[in-house]
Amino acid sequence: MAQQNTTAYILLGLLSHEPASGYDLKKKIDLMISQFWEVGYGQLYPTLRALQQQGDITGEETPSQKGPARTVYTITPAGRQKLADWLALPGEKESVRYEILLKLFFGSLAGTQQNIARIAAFRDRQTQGLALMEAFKSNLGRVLGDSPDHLYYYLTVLFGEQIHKAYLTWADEALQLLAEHPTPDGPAGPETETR
Amino acid sequence: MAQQNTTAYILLGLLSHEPASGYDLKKKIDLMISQFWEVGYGQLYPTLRALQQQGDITGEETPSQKGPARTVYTITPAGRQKLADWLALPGEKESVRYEILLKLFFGSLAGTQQNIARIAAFRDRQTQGLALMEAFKSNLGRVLGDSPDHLYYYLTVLFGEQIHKAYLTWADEALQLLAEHPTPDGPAGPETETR
DNA sequence: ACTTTGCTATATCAAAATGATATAGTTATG
DNA sequence: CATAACTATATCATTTTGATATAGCAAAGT
Repeated sequence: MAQQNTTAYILLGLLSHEPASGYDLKKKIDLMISQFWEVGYGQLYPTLRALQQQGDITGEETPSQKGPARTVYTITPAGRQKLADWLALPGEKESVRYEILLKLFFGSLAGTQQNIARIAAFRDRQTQGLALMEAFKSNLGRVLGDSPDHLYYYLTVLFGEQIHKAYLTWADEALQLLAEHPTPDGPAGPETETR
Repeated sequence: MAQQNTTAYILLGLLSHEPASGYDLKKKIDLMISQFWEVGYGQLYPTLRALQQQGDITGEETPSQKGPARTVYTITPAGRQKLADWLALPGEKESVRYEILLKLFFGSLAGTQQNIARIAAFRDRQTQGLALMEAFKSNLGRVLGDSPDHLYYYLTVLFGEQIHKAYLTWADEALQLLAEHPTPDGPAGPETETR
């Protein structure tokens, strides 16, 4: 009945490197992890509190240097053990949610032009995403030898690179197919399509 | 403050083709849609009730032919309008959650062998996934001309095909990298604290 | 000098999604 | 004739999402 709370392990993992505040953790997640697992404040702060109650992390309030008080969290040996246990478990799950495919699935209700525009917009979005991945890759590639961590970060970036390439390959393929197979069309309105 | 309830549009979309029971809808979703958007019973039945209350669908209880009573839902004109409005909206969101990348991100805590095993297992899983996609593709390819719908179903299958190919490309790339760059390692032993 | 914007930092909350489990009748399978 | 599998619906705690509220402080604009 109980669930995973994967967020907890992300926080433990990041805190295993160095102590950090909730705000710090959120920034790190947004920068490096959000590509394959997003965490919002609404999940982050409650999870920090739960981890503290369970004795996996300790929090120390430090007087603010800039802005309001910050609580810096440190992982405990118990927290490290919990993290190691999770890492040792096999059987990861991947789950995806693509709203665009949902709309395309019901695409015959919309009309070819709308679907083409949708896919073109997707392609543009993912082109930017790929550029970001390539930038990460090039930056990380230069420091691969510095730390064992970098190799593993690199692997996740390579994943993002392949996925984004697949997005673009698909988008081109899909656009071509729609161009070749124009459906009768006529979404809803009395629009007389100039064809 | 209110959110999307994308599930509602999936149900409206499926019901726009033909009336169906909750159980029917779940089966259809599992077969064709779950590849890019999963829906559980815990989401499905409450959403059906909400849609009925809002007048977007009507439910008719029919005496059971096999098993317990089934309620067959039919979409209303209001429901069709709501579906059309949603389809006309631009700006879809894609979100992914890859637990394996999370574990790899903290991979230096685990040790090379464990990570290699993880990726190999992932590759095996996705090899099966790709085979499924190819089967769908070949089946759908034969009936592409039958209905405009099939073309759009086909597009979603092509997406799955590209994604799964990307998974395999990445897995091979990652396994090679880990073989080339063996990290010092020390999977389970009492961590040699260097601090 | 004052206002607005922007950043640090934490927090809350309704709505949505997850995942597991419960129930119960019906139809195949061994 | 038991039991396994399928049809059908339902519940619920936990987790996740996404938006918004709050304040203090610093820098930029007017």
